[in-house]
This record gives sequence, C-alpha cells and structure tokens, in this order.
Amino acid sequence: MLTERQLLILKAIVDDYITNAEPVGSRSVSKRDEVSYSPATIRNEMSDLEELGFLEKPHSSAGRIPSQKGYRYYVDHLLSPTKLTKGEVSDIESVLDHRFNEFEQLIKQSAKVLSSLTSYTSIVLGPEVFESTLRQIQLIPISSSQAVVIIVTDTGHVESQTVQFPGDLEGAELEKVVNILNDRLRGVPLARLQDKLSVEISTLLKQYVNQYESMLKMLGEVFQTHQNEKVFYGGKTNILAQPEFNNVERVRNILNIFEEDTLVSKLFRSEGNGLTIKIGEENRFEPFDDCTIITATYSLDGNHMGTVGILGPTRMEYPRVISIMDYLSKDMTKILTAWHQKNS
Amino acid sequence: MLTERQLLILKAIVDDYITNAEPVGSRSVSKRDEVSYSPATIRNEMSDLEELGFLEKPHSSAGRIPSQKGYRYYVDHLLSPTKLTKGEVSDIESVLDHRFNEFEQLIKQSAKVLSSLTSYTSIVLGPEVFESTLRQIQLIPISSSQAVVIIVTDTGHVESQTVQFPGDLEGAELEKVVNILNDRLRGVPLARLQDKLSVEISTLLKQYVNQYESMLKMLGEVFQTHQNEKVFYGGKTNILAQPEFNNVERVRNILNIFEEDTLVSKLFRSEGNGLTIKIGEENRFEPFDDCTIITATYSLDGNHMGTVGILGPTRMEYPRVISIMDYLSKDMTKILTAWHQKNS
DNA sequence: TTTAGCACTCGCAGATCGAGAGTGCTAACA
DNA sequence: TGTTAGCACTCTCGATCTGCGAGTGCTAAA
Repeated sequence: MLTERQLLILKAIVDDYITNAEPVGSRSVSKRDEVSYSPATIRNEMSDLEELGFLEKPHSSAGRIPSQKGYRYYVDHLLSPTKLTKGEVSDIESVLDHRFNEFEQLIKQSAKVLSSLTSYTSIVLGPEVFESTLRQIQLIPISSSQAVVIIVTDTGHVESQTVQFPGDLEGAELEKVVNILNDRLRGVPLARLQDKLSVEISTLLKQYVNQYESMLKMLGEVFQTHQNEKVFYGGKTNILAQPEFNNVERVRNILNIFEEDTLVSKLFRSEGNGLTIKIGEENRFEPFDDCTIITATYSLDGNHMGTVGILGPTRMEYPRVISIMDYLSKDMTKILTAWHQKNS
Repeated sequence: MLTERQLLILKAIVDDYITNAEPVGSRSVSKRDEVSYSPATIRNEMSDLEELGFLEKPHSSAGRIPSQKGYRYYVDHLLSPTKLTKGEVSDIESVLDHRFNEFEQLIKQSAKVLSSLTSYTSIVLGPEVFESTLRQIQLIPISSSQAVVIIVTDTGHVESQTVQFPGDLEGAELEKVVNILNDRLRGVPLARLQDKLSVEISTLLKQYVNQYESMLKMLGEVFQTHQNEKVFYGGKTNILAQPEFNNVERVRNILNIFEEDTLVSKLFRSEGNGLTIKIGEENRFEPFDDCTIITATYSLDGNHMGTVGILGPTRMEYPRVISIMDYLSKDMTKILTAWHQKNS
C-alpha cells in the first residue's frame, strides 16, 4: 500500500509530466504548492515509487517519468476529473445541436469536436450494422441492367448499393419481390438476412418471379457485402504534434493503421459499456505501445450503438479528456434518442 | 542552347539523382556507360549547367542536384518513357478488369493500383457531378418524417440522401411528384436543377400536391447540397517513405491537406486533357514546393470526367510514373466506356 | 523522521578533428 | 583547342572529447 505522501508525489509527478512532457525531478515536485517536503525527502519517496514500479528513469540523472503502471494507478485512484469549461460545453452542444438528417452527420460532427477539443486524434465508430435489424428494403431499377438497393435499419441508418439486375423484370413482378422481402425480412437482424434468404425467401420467390435465380444471386451478394461499421476520424494528424511522435517511421506506422478501417474498428470497439481506458501495452497492439486509447459508448434506447474513441500518447491529459468524452457520449446518446423518436 | 554533351550530362545527373536521392558528383557521372568523358570534363560542363540554372549545389563540396528548371527541361526534352513491364500491365489490368457494380469501385481500385505501383501517393477525383446530367430521381419514404432521395446521373453515378419529409403525403401524390420530377428534370445538368425547380417545377407541384411548400423546400435542399466530386486516395502515407520527407512538421502540413477534400480536388483537378506535370513551385502552393504532381484525365464518350493524380517528391521517377499514368488513364476510359454502354 | 550537503552520474551541446567526397583551377597533353 | 591529370581547397559528416547542468543517492546532522 502506498502512503498518503507517496500518492501525493505520484500524482504530482504524473500531472507535471502530462503537461510538460519532460522528466520531472525532485526539486520541481518540491516546489509545487500542494507539496511541502524538501527535494531530498521527495527523492527518497521517488526512489521507493520507482522500486514499486510506478516510476521510471530515462537515465540515471534525469528526473522520473510515470511508468505504464504509474499511469494506470493514477487513472484508477488519483485522478480528479476536471469540470468542463463553459466554452467546452458550448462547443459540444452547439455542434451536436445542429439539425441533421442523417445519422452519420451526427457522428462526423462528434469526431470533429472531440479532436478539436482534445487535440488528439478521435475515432468514432458508427453503429454496428450487424446487430441492427432491417426496417425496410427497396429496389429501384435505374437502367436496363442495374438497380439500387436501399436498406433502412431500425436505427435509422440508410445504406444504398448499386447492383446488377435482371433487366427483363416487369414492374408488377418487381413490386411483388419488394413486398415479399419487406414482409419477411422486417425486424430481422442484418447478420441473419443471408439465412432467411436461402431458407424462406427462395421458395417464395420461385413461385412469383420468373428471373428468380438471378434475383436470388443478386440479393445474396447484397446481404453479404454489407459495409462494416463505418469509421470516422477527427484530427488524424493531431497526434503528429505530440513531441513523442517526432519520428517519421513511427508516425507512418500509426497513420497506416488509420487506412484500414476494419482494423481500426476492431481496435477501438469498446467492450463494456461506459468509459474504457487502455494504456500502452494494455492495447495489445505493438504500434500503440506508448499510446493510450480512451473509448466511451453511445447508445440508443439503452442498446449499445457505437463507440467514440481518442488516441493519444500515454502521457495524456486524462482528467480533461475523460470529462469531455463522458459528456460527449452522453450528449450523443441523448440527441440520438430524441432524433430517433422523432423519425420512427 | 545546350550542347549534345550537356544534354547527355544533364540527363545522366537527373537519372542518377532520381534513383539515389543523393547529390551526384562528376566521378559517378563519368563512370556511366553512356558517358565517355573524364570527371574533369564533366566538372566543367556541370559548372556551366549550374550557371545556366539547370543544376544546384547543396553545398560547395557536394555533387550537384537538378534544379526545378533542370527537372522541367528533363521532362520536356530528355525523358525517355519506359515501357511498362508485363507485371505492371497485368497489375493494372487485373485490378480494373475486376467486375464492378458501382462507378466508385473502379475509381477506388485505380487509386490503389496507382499508389502501389508507383509507391507515391495517388489521388483520384471522381466525376465532376455538376457537369453531369440527371437521369433519374427517386423518392422513398422510410418513416413518417423521413425519406431517401436517390439521384442517378447520366454517367451512372448514384447518390442517395436522407431528408426530412412531409409525413402526410399519400402514395398517389408521392408518385405524382416523382413523375413530375423525372419528366421535367431528365437530362438537366445537376448544376441547373435549382433553377428548374423554382421556375417550372414549383408551379406544377402547386397544382398536384397539398404539401407542396415543404416539398419544395426539401427538394431545394437536396439540389443544393450536392456532394462535391469525391476524392479517393491511395497510399496516403507512401510519401512519408521518401527521404525528403523525414521531417514531421512538413509531413503534417501535407497530410493535413489530404483532410480537406475540396482543397485537394482544386489542387489536383487537371485543366487540359491528357497528362499534366507540375514541378515544385509550378504548383503555386507552398507546401508542395518540393513536390511534383502529375495528373491525367479519364473520360467517357470523349467527355472529360475526372482526374487521376500522383503526388511525389520533385525527385520523381518521371519516366515510369508517366508511362503508368498514361496507361492507367486510358484503360480507365476504356473500361468506363464499356461499362457505361452496358448499363445505359 | 526530515533535511542539508556533497560527491557522483549521465546526457546534452559545443568544440575539435580527421576522413572522404567533390570541386575548381592550372598546366600539360593530343 | 578541347580534353584530362593533378592538386590544393572546401565542406560535410561522424567520432571523440569536454564542460555544464540537472538530478540522483548517500551520509550525517538537526
């Protein structure tokens, strides 16, 4: 167990390092208002804290920096959340209050505010489409051989896709198909559309439609090639401004990750509900060994919908970022709920 | 006028510098097969070429590097286009031959091949929507207060947009509206939809539709908020691998540009038809002062449609990149034309 | 238990230096 | 007269050294 004094010093060191990005020595800890011990005393304590694994020395005559364990302890026990300033609150609210037609606009906006407020990189994951269910499906021929399929989910997400399409299908038949699909598939989770298609729908189609084979094939493709949940970024290059990332090679590794949305959505998908903080190697992903990822979830009617995330250095402004994310994710939930009620 | 020998030497220097990224000295020029002069002779010529502005010295005892004027001369007069290797040709063809349903898939793929073949960053601009005309418009209610508007252009581009929608519009009326719109707007350039709407359509709607006011407002918004031409990237971080970009600050400047699609599409839109090469300051954009941008256009039925572009250092593998871009843009045009014929 | 004092460590920035690459000039050569 | 060998000179780069400053850890005194 750490003594009161050790806690005080650990907190002081983390706070200092977070703002200055430089190893902090005993003298500068001692000079802080909340600390009333001499440098020598601090040194002893620091030495102990190092032995316990909370601090590290870059080299023998530099100050100490928090270790991963140190950050973890800080986050779990020491950190005092900041109250958001009026400016921050109004930044968030004004951006989110903006009237929007599409779900995605809200998410894009959120990514933008989040990155501009924190000056880290923000990642916002759209709803996990596979968990949402189908509300409506439409089929619109746009040429003799092409059609647009539109799928609307219960969460209000709209997806359109152009497909090859049996040209000689006449209007009445087409309507029939659409009716069958809507009839049978409403409420079915997107992930299960495939199954339903091959089991129920195929026999039905056979009865009513001439071109049912190519139709089936087409539908099969549509249901298969669902987009993954979309990923939105804010301030992709913000992270380059952090002093710990002044190495082009490392930067490149990280930016490359951003190019693969599936990987990103795996890395940032939050498991639990609420706020999650992963520090350094806790991310279990080497390029992020000295990054911290904070995620929060937003939801609709109590159902987990998506994740907002922040990527920054382990030396992150935890108190502020946490407060912001907490506020933002709750606000998103609120607005989403209101929006959904209005549009269902 | 430059002498034969000066041309030979200039070409040798540019070629060498392009591949090695290091100032080239008289000795290494002299050692080349096509050059049969002693280093001393070369030195004299190099000195002259420098005086004429084709070469530069990083410092007095380094070799020479091509100046912007040197590259320009090289590109205009000296460069011998390489023949693409079988591998390159088949890379391009196999990627583009891939069956695709949506226009954008072709463009995305093109961006990808281009960047992977050149190892620079590729930028491909989609069709300039404002120049294309409307082929079909559809309106699908998806809830009591929302609808999806789908616009198909003559180039086969499909665009969907969710909008607020007068809920109490009944089926028959809706159909009427859609018919009017299609009737009156087919063949109209997207840029002119607004005008048409306020002039012709509004009076027509007034006759047939109860909710014509909110309907008009909604349509007005749809026609206004057209997406700009889309921008697709390939190998965004490729440029970081170039030795001239090992400075995080500069890299950040360039990557930031990529975050603003409108800016990018302005910078990369090609004016003329065919291949354009802009070297360094010719780009008239400071962050690109030591970059070269090569653009080529692809077209449909002879109409300029979009642009493929490459961003790399001024020290670019001109011969190879030019050949690749030429081939790719022509292939895109070919495939696009075939695709369009099939689907119109 | 806390603190002052002090020797010690180590990285960093600046200075110095030699090696290597390349130039420019001069003088000899074909 | 054009070409080339020779050579002194310039400049960068990396290695080595040095003093400084920041910071530590230990000891002994308060």
